Amino acid sequence: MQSAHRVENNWALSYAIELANKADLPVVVYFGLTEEFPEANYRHYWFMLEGLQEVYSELSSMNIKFVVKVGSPTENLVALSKKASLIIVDRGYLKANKSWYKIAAENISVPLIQVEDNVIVPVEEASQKEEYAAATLRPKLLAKLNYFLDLPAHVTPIKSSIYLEIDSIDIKDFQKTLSHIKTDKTVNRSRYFAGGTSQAKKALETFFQRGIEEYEETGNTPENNVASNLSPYLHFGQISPTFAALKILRSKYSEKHRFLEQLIVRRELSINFVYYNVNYDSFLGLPDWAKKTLSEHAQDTRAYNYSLEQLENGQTHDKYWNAAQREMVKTGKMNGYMRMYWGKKIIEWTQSPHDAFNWAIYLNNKYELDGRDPNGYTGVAWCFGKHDRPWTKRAIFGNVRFMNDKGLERKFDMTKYVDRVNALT
DNA sequence: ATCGGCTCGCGCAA
DNA sequence: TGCGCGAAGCCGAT
Repeated sequence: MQSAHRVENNWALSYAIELANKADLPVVVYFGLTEEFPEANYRHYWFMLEGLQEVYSELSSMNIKFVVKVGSPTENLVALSKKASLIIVDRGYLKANKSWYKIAAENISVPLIQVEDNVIVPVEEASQKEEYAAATLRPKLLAKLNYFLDLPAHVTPIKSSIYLEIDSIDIKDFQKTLSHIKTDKTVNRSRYFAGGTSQAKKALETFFQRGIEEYEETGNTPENNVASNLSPYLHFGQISPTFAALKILRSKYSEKHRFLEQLIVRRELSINFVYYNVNYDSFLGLPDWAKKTLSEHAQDTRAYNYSLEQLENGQTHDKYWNAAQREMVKTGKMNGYMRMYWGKKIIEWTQSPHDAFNWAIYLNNKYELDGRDPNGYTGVAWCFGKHDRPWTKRAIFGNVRFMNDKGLERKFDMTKYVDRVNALT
């Protein structure tokens, strides 16, 4: 259980239990708590461990042993596999995830099955290539949606594994666990979002009861803040995207397109991007027209040239940008619309578009609870032209879409947004 | 307040 | 080969 940290609606786990029951063998769930995950810090670990603690409780109640080891996820898995008759793994799409599963597959001698359950339509089923835009992926996803919108039946193991003697760290005491992990502790945990499947479901319920009608009407505006807040949970696999999609599809609400577009089309487009484009985390992954036009304007004079430190501290002349940065640093989650504006301004205020790209990724990955996620890489890349079309040529941006504060003021009550962010503690 | 133009590439139709 | 169209826009003309 490396990428889908949940017990319910987990195809890999259900399949493992089903096969174990047929073979009259016990099931053990393993998670490798790695220090190697790029850019993971205290904030991310805390949120993740809150989720894993719930996993532990749920598994215990099903008499399933949950083995957590600090160290290389693959080395420990390979060692464990020597006592197993079959290994079932889940799936992730970033370079680090891909390499775990690849190394595992190469070193495990018992049969190994990978089950994809953090997407609705499996990435290669949806498309065999990197898609140019949402418009090209959307019909492909929609064509297979009906088939894949399905959840596993609830199954329980016949044989208990709870008393098997396998070393594991004590996941309940995760403060102690965290003290053993080499990680950046300067990024504190979020006071606004707590991890775990129960919290994810609570967020979804709150959204349905208090926000979705407004969300469907106006979108998640900076001042109203009516997001589902599912992205941190989806990032760690603490909630199944299929579960969330079915929940809304079967709900009483008549308007549901905007949310489904986000949850399914945009999210799985981002997975398509990181899966098929090895340069998803750099300027080089952008479309040719965008790289060309940004490079042509790399010498253009910038009215402001902020250092990474000034950006990180929210010390620019732009109160809306500073507010967005502060919202991210304080809560671990920036408003969705502001993420676009935020990225666009980093391009505008940074001499080199390569630096701008890297800095945006660095800040996103450091502070967002859903950082280091396909959505984060794709969101930043979008600001640089990915999955978008060219627009009127202008300084610095060339043909890449431009956004300014006038646009924010035209559309939103920005004073309200700034006030809300300033009230965050 | 509203509208057209900007500009590239995909994918369908012919 | 032609043509319509595309996540969130901007700007100048009317």
